[in-house]
Amino acid sequence: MADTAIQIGELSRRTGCNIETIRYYERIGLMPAPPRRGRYRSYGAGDVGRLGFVRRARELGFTLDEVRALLGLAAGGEASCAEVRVLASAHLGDVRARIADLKRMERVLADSVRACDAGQDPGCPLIDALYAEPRLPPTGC
Amino acid sequence: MADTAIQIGELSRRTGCNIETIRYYERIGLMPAPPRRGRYRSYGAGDVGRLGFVRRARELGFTLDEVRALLGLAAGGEASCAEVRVLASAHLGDVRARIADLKRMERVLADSVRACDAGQDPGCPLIDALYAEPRLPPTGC
DNA sequence: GATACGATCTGTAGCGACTACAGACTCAAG
DNA sequence: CTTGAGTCTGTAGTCGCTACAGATCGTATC
Repeated sequence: MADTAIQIGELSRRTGCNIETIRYYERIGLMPAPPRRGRYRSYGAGDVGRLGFVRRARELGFTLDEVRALLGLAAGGEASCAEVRVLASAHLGDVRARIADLKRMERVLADSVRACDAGQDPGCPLIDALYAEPRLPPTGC
Repeated sequence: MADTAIQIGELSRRTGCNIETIRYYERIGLMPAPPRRGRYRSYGAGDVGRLGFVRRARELGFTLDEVRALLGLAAGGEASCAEVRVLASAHLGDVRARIADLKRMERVLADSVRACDAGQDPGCPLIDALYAEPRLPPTGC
């Protein structure tokens, strides 16, 4: 309601989003090009909301394309909740897959570090593990 | 041993590493520039081993700089096992931090999708969550 | 010999999501 | 009038590849 026109620095402070990133979002069309006061970009409350939305979606790991889609659906009202659900649960699948990947890495790394600490191997356990063939045993033709 | 000279395609097949990626590793100095038979790169058993090492290290999430360091240490014998341990446990810390990040995302996403399925909200729970301020309550000056 | 095919060659540009400059300008305070 | 902070545009860098275009090579077949 009030004339809450702010500059890019203030928008950055309020959203925690880097100034360069804000301009980048404008360049790629994720944020609208705001009106100018002189040469300076002039933002309003709506921009603070939108950018906050983007930032929080990014924190949940959505790609910028997904964020773009979410922004579109957010404008669409209740009807789009089902579509949001589809997007979110697909992304949830991605996140879970990445967690599974990382846990596999974690296990191998933790094992190697533990073997290192035990210090019974002749060589370095991690280096040896990295040099070992994953499938073929060392013997055989 | 035998004259196991192979071309880049065969190296790619044996290591599961893309041809373009092999050339990229050469360009950035991660793999040595091999001798040529005519104009074609000619690799030996050592290259298969080294590239396999790189690939497995990458699968454990090490950055290329870390892989470079590991390769250096691998050549250094037993003395460097302690340094390998330092590298590996630092990286393990990174991996665990990333897992923690992703788990936080997972929780929020799963909650939102569940709230979506419950379908009691007037709006879309995920969209609402993304628009909500994380710290400030909606009331107050 | 011609010719077709597959593999390889070099060099460059693209991806995603920023980040980091350089060098110019605007605006308010001292 | 000068200084300093803020902002502007435009471009290039990051990481780890990946994807071309267009040339060349070696071998097999007709």
